[in-house]
Amino acid sequence: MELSPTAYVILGMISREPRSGYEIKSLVDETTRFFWAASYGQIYPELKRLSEAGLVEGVEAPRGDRKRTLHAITAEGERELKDWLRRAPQTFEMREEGLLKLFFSGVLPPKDAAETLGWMHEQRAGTAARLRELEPGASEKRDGGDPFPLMVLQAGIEFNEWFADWCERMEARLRDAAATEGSK
Amino acid sequence: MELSPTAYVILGMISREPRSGYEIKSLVDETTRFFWAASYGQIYPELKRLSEAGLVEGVEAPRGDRKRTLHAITAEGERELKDWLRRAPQTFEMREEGLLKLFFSGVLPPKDAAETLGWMHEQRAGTAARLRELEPGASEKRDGGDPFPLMVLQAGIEFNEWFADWCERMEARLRDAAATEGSK
DNA sequence: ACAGGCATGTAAATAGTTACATGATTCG
DNA sequence: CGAATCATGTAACTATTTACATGCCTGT
Repeated sequence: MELSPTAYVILGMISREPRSGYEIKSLVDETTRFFWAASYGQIYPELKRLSEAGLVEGVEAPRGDRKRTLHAITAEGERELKDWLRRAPQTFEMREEGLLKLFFSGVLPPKDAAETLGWMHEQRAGTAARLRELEPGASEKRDGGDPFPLMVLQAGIEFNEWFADWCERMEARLRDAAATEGSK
Repeated sequence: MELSPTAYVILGMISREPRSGYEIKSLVDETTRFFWAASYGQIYPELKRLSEAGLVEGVEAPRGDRKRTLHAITAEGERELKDWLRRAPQTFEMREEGLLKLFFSGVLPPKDAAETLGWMHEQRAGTAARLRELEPGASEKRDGGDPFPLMVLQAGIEFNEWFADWCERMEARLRDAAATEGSK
């Protein structure tokens, strides 16, 4: 069966323990957000569909008077998840407004391109720093258990550090070019 | 003014010379595709909107009997493009199904995760190779002219090479873990 | 008492892909 | 002559974001 990508995110997130929609959203924001996001507007309707398809089962688990539904994966849901995991990945997309601006920067003075690179650098260095703070938590959980969330987190850190570094190198290149130009 | 992201891709693509919708699409596919894509379903309607807004002007330029409209940027369109270029980039998104699968790979035997990494590696190495083939063309155009398309292409190459390398290192890590496990 | 987090959901808008329809021109 | 490429567009669908509405619970 071919489900929507968000469906698999949900199945994955509840594969170890049942969770509420709210919890799924928080987890996504803490973990897969940087390479696969999901909003409430996707999660709740998708949970309903998965429930109707029998891949997920709702369990009422109120906290006090507040209603709360934990969503558990069914045997069939687990089969779907595993089937998907074993198929080759299809989607590799990136939308990077910074690179797009840089691409067209020839229509402006080089100084403006340098500023774009500065913004990109700041953004990527900041993201890398924030992800690095999550590393100790992910390392703990890994021990004896699942090594993959940590592995993926490290990919995120490395990627953002590589990108920040690339921006710095390109800024330097623009500075050098400007200096050469100036000394002619 | 706040235009759709695709609008800026179009304005950028026609900023140096007028182009047909078909040409814009081909250019996008050859250049910005890996960090900002666009389909006909976006390009033609957007051209109409930009035309109505006075940022783009259509010029009839038939080839033989075949109708053809070249779209030229207007003075106002150029102002919009430059304004946008000078604002800080907002959008940084990635959708990487491979990393998503890897993230959930704890529910399967490690061998399956290694296979996912293998696919990811193949895909990224292939993309890097294809981009590297475009480098000579981009280098030529740069001389005396616009250095930014080449710069961005090199970012694409470096990124895909970094990613391919990361996949290899993680595959090795899984192999080592399996060996340690086996020798206990 | 109030802020912040927990919890569920929907409506509207925007974005984007895919598939289709149509037809001319060019190159081998 | 047939295939590939040039060229324009639309319809239907899928995906996704944003904003809103509602209200309980916990800690200060």
